[in-house]
Amino acid sequence: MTISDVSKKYGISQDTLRYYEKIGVIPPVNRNESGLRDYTEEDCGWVELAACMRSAGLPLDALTEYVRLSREGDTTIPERRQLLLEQKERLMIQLKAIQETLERLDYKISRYDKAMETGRLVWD
Amino acid sequence: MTISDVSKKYGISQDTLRYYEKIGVIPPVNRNESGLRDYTEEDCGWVELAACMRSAGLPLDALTEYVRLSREGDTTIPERRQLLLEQKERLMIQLKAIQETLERLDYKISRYDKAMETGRLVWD
DNA sequence: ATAACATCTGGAGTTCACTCTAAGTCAAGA
DNA sequence: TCTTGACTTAGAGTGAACTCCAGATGTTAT
Repeated sequence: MTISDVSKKYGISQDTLRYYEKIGVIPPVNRNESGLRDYTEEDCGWVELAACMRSAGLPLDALTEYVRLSREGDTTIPERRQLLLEQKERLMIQLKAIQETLERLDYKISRYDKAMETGRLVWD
Repeated sequence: MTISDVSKKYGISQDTLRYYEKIGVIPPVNRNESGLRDYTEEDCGWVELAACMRSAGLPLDALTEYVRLSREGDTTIPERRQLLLEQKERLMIQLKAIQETLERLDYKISRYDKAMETGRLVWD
């Protein structure tokens, strides 16, 4: 797969794909005879993982570290597990913040719905 | 309340409080005779709102716009309602991304738990 | 009165995550 | 063969959200 294909498939710009590879968010991508990137299934798997994790807001350095450890072999399994646990913790906190804010937005919106009828908003 | 008190109460640095006021994320704060900020209950309410919305990841310009509209009076009620609806949409999308990523992390962690026993990880 | 500390402003600096640019290489079609 | 278009690199630029700094002013304790 060319970089253009992968870019379209995962909705990540070509610049960003090259950037992710450069800083190690994904491992080095397979190249064809003339040095152009030719993404294997495995390369795509890493891109897909990065896309998923980034969509949830995981920082690039956590992903870079995970890839670095993965490439070091089975001895880093405990470290990788720990890294995933820490990121899970962070996401659970973020999830809670979003849920609370959504409840608050719903409440405010319901008051705005009422205000749309009366033309005035009480104790904002 | 002094800026130091508000900073501690909401876990926002003094620099950030001044920055939020400068760019309009919160309305101008009450001052004492010598020009120092003296946050009223209402000022604190705006700080608390900003803290909540920022914790969920709302962008500063959305908050600034909301404050600007609020200060313009009841004629902006429909616009403010629309702004809140848009931000709610964004948060629901983000919520979904986080939930999906959490499920994926749980799955990966469970495989790492198994790998901790055997010392090796199968199809990562 | 003086020292020590808090707050003020304007503006510069930092971090993160891209995003763009320039200059070069390569492959395919007219 | 020439041109067009996709790809390459290194490195500069951008936008968001802070964060820090310098120099001035204000407040509190001894």
